[in-house]
Amino acid sequence: MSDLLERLRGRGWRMTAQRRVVAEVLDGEHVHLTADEVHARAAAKLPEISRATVYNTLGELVSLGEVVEVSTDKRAKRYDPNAHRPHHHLICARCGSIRDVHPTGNPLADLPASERFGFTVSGVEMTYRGLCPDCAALV
Amino acid sequence: MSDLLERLRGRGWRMTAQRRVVAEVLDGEHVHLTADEVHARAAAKLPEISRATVYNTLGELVSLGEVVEVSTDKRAKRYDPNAHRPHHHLICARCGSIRDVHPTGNPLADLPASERFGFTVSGVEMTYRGLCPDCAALV
DNA sequence: AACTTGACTTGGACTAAGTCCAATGTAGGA
DNA sequence: TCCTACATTGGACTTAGTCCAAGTCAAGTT
Ligand SMILES: [Mn+2]
Ligand SMILES: [Mn+2]
Ligand SMILES: [Zn+2]
Ligand SMILES: [Zn+2]
Repeated sequence: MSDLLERLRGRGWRMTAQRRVVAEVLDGEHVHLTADEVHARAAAKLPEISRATVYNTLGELVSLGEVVEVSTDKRAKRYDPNAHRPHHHLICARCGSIRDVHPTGNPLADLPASERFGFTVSGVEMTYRGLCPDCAALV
Repeated sequence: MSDLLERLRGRGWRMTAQRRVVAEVLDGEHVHLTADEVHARAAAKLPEISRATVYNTLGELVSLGEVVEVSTDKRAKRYDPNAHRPHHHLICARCGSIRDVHPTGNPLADLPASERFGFTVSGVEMTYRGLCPDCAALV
């Protein structure tokens, strides 16, 4: 069972059928669903769940730090439950499939002071682009 | 005068008043305007220019490789005329201001084969996050 | 300079993604 | 069991962007 649900209960989150199915849908590795996909999968288990509730719940999970929003392409945001381990993404330019990746090195150290323009730099996101094995085979 | 216009003319781009003002608006360093901002600035010079033409023109400039789309936050795409020199971005989390940055190092080399999942990796985008000097001073 | 024509522009309708809200329902404590 | 603060809902609304048929015009030809 998802330990996401355990953590949420421990934080005093009021448990409802809707929140439970959303949390269940967001379980697993390499999961990067759009809000609409989350809604479709949640509705398969709880047909009357509304779009508004899915958006509300995703927003709360993001505020709680349990889920991170990923803006991979220019379309819908994706919701990533793998927030407990920081990581970056590798995206297929053709089919859009996404993998979690963990590059070596420290990219923050690669930004010299002369390139910081006085900013206080706190983080960096890396998005690798390429073709997945299936899509590369089609070419 | 913008050498963007020179390059476009050299490529046989039919020159119209609309395309000229869009190209003029997109001149400069650290420029990352939304389509609406481009439209507003273009309309200041050519009041009758339509939103559709701004979108069409931006799309063509992107296809030609003269402008790159940047999806910094989850809101509107931004259009970056600094395409001739590859670079990454540093974004203020509070006010959204964006600077072009050139980190040292080779991030592609930092993704080991075991983290490539069989993908053919062709590029990487890095987005640094932080607070600009003005916003940091407010805290 | 006028002609021609395919490329460009336009306004408005349309779509996708997301937000907002007043009315209704309910989880969980008393 | 009762209460009520919090959660859910449907639908209206907003923002960003796409699409299209009809009108316009840049630039090559005569
Ligand atoms: Mn991820
Ligand atoms: Mn830039
Ligand atoms: Zn693919
Ligand atoms: Zn700022």
